[in-house]
Amino acid sequence: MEHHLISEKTVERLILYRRILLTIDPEKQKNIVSHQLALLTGVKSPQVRRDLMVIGYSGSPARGYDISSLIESIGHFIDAPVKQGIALAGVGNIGRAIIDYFKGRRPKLDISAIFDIDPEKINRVLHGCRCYHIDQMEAIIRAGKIHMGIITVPADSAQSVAEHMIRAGVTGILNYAPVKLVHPENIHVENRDITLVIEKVAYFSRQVR
Amino acid sequence: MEHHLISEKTVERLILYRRILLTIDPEKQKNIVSHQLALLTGVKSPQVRRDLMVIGYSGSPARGYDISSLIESIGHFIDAPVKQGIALAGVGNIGRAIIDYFKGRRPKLDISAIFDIDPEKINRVLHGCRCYHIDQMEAIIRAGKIHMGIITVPADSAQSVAEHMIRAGVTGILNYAPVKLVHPENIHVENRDITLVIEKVAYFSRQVR
DNA sequence: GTAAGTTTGTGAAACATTTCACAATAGTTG
DNA sequence: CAACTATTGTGAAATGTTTCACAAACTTAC
Repeated sequence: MEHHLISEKTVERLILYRRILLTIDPEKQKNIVSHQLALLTGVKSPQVRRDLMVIGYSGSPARGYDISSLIESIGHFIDAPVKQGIALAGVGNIGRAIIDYFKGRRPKLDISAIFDIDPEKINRVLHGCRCYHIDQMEAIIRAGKIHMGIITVPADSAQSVAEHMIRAGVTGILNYAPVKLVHPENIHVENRDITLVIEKVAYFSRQVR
Repeated sequence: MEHHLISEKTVERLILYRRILLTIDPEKQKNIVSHQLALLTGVKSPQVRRDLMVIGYSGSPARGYDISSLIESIGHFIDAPVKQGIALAGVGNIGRAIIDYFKGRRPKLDISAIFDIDPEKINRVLHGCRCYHIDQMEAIIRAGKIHMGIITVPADSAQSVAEHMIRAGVTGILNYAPVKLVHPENIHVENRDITLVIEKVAYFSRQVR
């Protein structure tokens, strides 16, 4: 399998498709047609068919897609072959919320190391994760062969944390700090600035009326 | 001003431009050229110029844009004319994190009412917001002329909460619950599923190497 | 006051993504 | 087993977004 030119949007939708498919009771329904999956996920049906085409999954005319094998095919494409560790830096409100929320949701992904600078937190187990001082981060990420990091530290330390992560081998960063991280272009950075998205929705809530 | 056809991406970038501009010390620097703003925000300079063109802001050749008037112009475009209230439903980890994080960040936006079903929380002031029972939500949203809602309740109640919000007059929803909300198409819904974005970044962290 | 050096604003090109529309195909019915 | 129905897979069209490239315009320096 030599995929590479798959767009971010397609990846997002594939993840969404799987999430919806997993909520369907396999006793009750074995197959699904593109139109129904489209309805459940809020996309158009040709889009669904195209996305599945991209991962080389084929359905059957007049019967649609086999749910369980489709889930498996998406997993083949999206999931790590072995369990993948994630490092999280910044055990404040947002960090804690993410740790708590994510714990156990995806079998192949695990927030396996968390970091902070608060002596109160260090060496304690918080929400099921042992918290280390951020000075140890590079070593621990390297030792754990971790390739993804989540940044939930304050804005002024985000860049430095990102640089440490990247130096230690991280290639994908999910950034909640309200700063534009500068980084090599082969590093995937996803920004989830909360203030920004609130402003955006506030704007559009006034446009529609 | 009769803008309407302005894309989501452009709105996001305008908000980003403003945030970056606000971090510049007005004593030190009065003007900025598209190239520099582009560098600070991680977009290309023609994109910056196009975005500013969309809101009808003009710079000066050879000197670029006047920072303070640009901030003001973006504000004209993006901000509510008067302070806009926001309702938040679901005072769990994520809800609390958002309330705490957002408090006081934007002068024209305020999380003015929060809702839950836990008797422990109701009628108490949490993070500076009075918490009400979700049964009162519709009345309070209506009375407060609130048009934006944030949903941080568990997946199984998200749809029902959304419907109540919409019935009460909400036209923009920021949804953190891992479900596709069904809604009239004139309602702006922004999904911020945490599990989904973690899976996405994990995927791309493995593609780049 | 004019020539040189930047930068803006924007039409047009390039690129990306979505949607259409329909041939091919599998299932179902009488 | 043939006719009918419904669905997939996918070229091609449509739409949306970004980038190029350059004329027009302002500033500065001499």
